[in-house]
Amino acid sequence: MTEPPGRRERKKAATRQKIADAALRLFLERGYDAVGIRDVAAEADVAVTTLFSHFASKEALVFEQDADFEQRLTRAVAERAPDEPLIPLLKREMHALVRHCSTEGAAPVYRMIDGSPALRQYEETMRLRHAEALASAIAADLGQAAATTACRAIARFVIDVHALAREAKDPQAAVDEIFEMIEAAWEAVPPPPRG
Amino acid sequence: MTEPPGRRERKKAATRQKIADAALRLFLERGYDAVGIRDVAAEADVAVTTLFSHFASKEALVFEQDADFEQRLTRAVAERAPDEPLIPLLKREMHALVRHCSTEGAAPVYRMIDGSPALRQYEETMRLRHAEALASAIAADLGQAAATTACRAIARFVIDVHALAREAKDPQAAVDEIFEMIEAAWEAVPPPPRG
DNA sequence: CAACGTAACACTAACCGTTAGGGTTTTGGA
DNA sequence: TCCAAAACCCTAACGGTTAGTGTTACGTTG
Repeated sequence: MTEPPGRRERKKAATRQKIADAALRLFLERGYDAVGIRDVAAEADVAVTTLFSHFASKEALVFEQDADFEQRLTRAVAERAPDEPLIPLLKREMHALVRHCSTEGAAPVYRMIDGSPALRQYEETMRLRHAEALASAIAADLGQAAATTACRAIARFVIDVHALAREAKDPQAAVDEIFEMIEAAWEAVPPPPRG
Repeated sequence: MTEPPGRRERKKAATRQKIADAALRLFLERGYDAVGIRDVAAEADVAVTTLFSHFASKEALVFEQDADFEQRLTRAVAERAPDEPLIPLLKREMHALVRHCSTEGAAPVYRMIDGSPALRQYEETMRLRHAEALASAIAADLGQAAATTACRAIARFVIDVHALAREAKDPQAAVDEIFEMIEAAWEAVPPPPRG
């Protein structure tokens, strides 16, 4: 008793996890393209419609946790201390993100993603959404009502770092290198960026 | 002149054009989602399999001409005069590209694209390919064997301009603004960018 | 110029992701 | 206790895409 989440929500979360686990297992075992939605549903012992009530698409099964990891960026901006400069903060978060991708058991997953055009496409679309969210967060941080072109540009550049760094020989060094460029770009914004 | 290709190739090109025309007509008439591949094939009076031998996907029908317009960027870099600075050249090409999208009868098409998630996603993926090609062209232009991280970053930033400018109130001004940032980023690249 | 190889196209039938429609069980609360 | 909603199941279909198998028209070569 006294469980903040009720039994219903726990069961729902369990079902979702069961599906995600089954999917990842099958994908890594036989390859993403060789596994059908019906296979995943059968392995998780749920109906296909149930699967799609938890995940919006086949690709979403792969990016289960990754999604909220990139939300860290926008949250970090929203909650930043007033004396913390914006760009170094973003750089620090991006370092953490890239490190998370390189280490852990994440390697096979990213090899799978790189091997499937559908997954690459989905990943990029997801990043676009994150870039928009980040642009709004930056704009709000600067006291702007809506994201200006400069904000949106910087947000895109920052999000691009993830993809660029992942494909570099030394990802961490790549993050530093690209942020040198971003810092310069940010300081070149015509209207004063630090109002 | 310009008729070295035999009858067979002309017929093939005609078929391709017939399909593209039929598709665009139906899409603008009834909306992209409301028109099926089978409708397009019927309207063009070809088999569905024939349609897919000319176009890789339903989305590709929409971006028929747009694809090679962005190729202009890489070609401009490859053929640039030795005294022409790189970034202003890219800026000029980007201006032309954005102008082309704003004017002409392109407005309804872009409204259609903005209205369909599938088309937006396809467009972004197409841009990624262009960014890779542009990165290679820039690297070659600098005498590098393969595209470095800085080259790939600049290429992405440049390609991003298209999407950012299209959604700005004043697209041409947005191009100028973002290129201010890109110029600064380019000059901040650690190893000397201009040999 | 006659015959052959092949490129372009057609037809059918299916695969696969995704959704609609309609029903059953489980859960939380009145 | 009983109800409304949530979560789930099943079936059937839709729409993009592809495989398999022919058929026709072109270009080439003996």
